[in-house]
Amino acid sequence: MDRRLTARGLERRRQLMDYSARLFARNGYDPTSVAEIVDGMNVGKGVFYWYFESKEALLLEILADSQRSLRRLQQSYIENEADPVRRIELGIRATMDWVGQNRHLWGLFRFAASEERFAPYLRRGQQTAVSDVVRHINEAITQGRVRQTDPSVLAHAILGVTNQLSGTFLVEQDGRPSEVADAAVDFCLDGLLGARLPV
Amino acid sequence: MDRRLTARGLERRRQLMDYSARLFARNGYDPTSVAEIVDGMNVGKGVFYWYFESKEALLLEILADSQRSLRRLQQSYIENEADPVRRIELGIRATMDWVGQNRHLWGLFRFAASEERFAPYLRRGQQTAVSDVVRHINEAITQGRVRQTDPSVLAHAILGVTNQLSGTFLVEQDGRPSEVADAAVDFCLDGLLGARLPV
DNA sequence: GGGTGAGTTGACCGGGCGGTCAAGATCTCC
DNA sequence: GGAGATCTTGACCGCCCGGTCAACTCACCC
Repeated sequence: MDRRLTARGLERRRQLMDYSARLFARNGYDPTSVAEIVDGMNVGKGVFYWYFESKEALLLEILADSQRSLRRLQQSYIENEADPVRRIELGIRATMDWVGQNRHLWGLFRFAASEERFAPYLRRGQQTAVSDVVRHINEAITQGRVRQTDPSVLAHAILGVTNQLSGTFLVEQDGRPSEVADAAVDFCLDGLLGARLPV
Repeated sequence: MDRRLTARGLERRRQLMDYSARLFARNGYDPTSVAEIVDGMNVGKGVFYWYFESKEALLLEILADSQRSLRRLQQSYIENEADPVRRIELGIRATMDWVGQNRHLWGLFRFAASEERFAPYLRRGQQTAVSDVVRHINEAITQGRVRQTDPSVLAHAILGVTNQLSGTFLVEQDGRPSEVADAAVDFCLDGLLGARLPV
C-alpha cells in the first residue's frame, strides 16, 4: 500500500483500526464484514481500501501494533531494574496494566492465536516475550534463587498464568490490574505450597 | 434433530464429527465450508444436513463431546485419591494425557473460546473444572498445606499453566504428556522460588 | 417381492461476502 | 485560480456460502 498520508489521513486510518478492532473483538473477525465497518463509520467502502490492502492486512496491522505497544510498556517497566526476579514481576505487572487498558483486544489475540493464518505472526511476538523472560530466569538460576529447570518451560508457565488470570479477572470480571498482578506474581514465585518468608 | 439412527448411521455421524473437527482445527471454523467437508468425505451435501441441524450445531456437539470425554478422564484419574494436593496433580496429569491424545482439538477449543457465539458453552465447562479444583484447594487450605488465598484465583492459575504448557509443548512441539505434566505440577506446587523438601 | 423408513444425491437458491473502479470532492501550494 | 495529489463515494462484480429439497437407493422385515 505504502501511500503518502496527510495528518488527516493518518487520523482516519487510526480511527478505522480502532473501530475495526472493536468490531472484530466483539463479533469475531470472519463474521465482521467490511461493509459493517464502513457503515458503522459512515464512510464509503472505498475509504477502507484506500487505507488498507485487505481485511486480512488490517488485522495483521492491528496485531503488530498491539504487540509493539505491549512490549514497549513492558520494557519501560523493567529498564533500570537490576534484580532478575523483580524484572519478571515487573513484566507481569506491565502486562496486566496493558491488558487493563486494552481489554477489547484480548479476544482478538485469542482468535488470532487459534487460526493458522494468523498464529505465526503472534508466535514471533510470543517468542520474544519468552526469550526475555528466559534471560531473567537464567540470571536468577545463576544466582541460585531459582531451582534448576528448563527456563523456557518456566517462562511459558509464567505466560500461561498471566494470560489466564488477565483473561478471567481483568477482561471477564473487570478487576483491577494491580490486584490481579499481585495474585499472578505470588503464584508464579511460590506456587501453591511455597511459604517464602516476607522480604 | 433427534433422528432415529441405525448403527450404520451413528458410525457415519461419528466420522463426520471427527473429520469436521480436523478440518475446523486445521483451517479454522468459518473458512471451512460444508462443501469442503462433504467433498472430503465423498458424500453429498444432504448427508451433512441429515445428521446435523447446521454447521454451528455440529461444532457445539464436537465441543460438548470433547469436554465430556476430558472430564470423564479427569474423574477416572482422581477417584479414590484422598489427598487433595495429589488430586490436583492427577487432574493436571489427566488433562495432559487427554490433550496428548486429542492434539487436533486444541486449536478448536482456542477458537471457540475466542468467539462470543461459542464461548458461553465452553465457559460452563471451565466453570466446572474450576470448581472441581477449588474444592481440592479448599481442602488443602483447611489442612494448612496451602496458604490462604482466593482459591478460584489459584484454580485459574493452575488451569493457565496447564493450558499454556500443553499448547506449547504437546501440541506445537509434540512432547510427551508425562514430562510436560511433571513440569506443570512442579511449577504449580512450588512456583519459581519454592524449595519444597523431597517427600 | 413389495413396502417402509433410513440414508443419499446434487442441482439449486437467496444472499452476503471481499474487493474494484470510474467519477467526483476536497485539500494544498504556487 | 488552477493543477495535482489526497481522499471519498457507492454501484457493481464474481464468487461461494449455508441451507433446501424432490427424487432416488438401499437394507431389512413381513
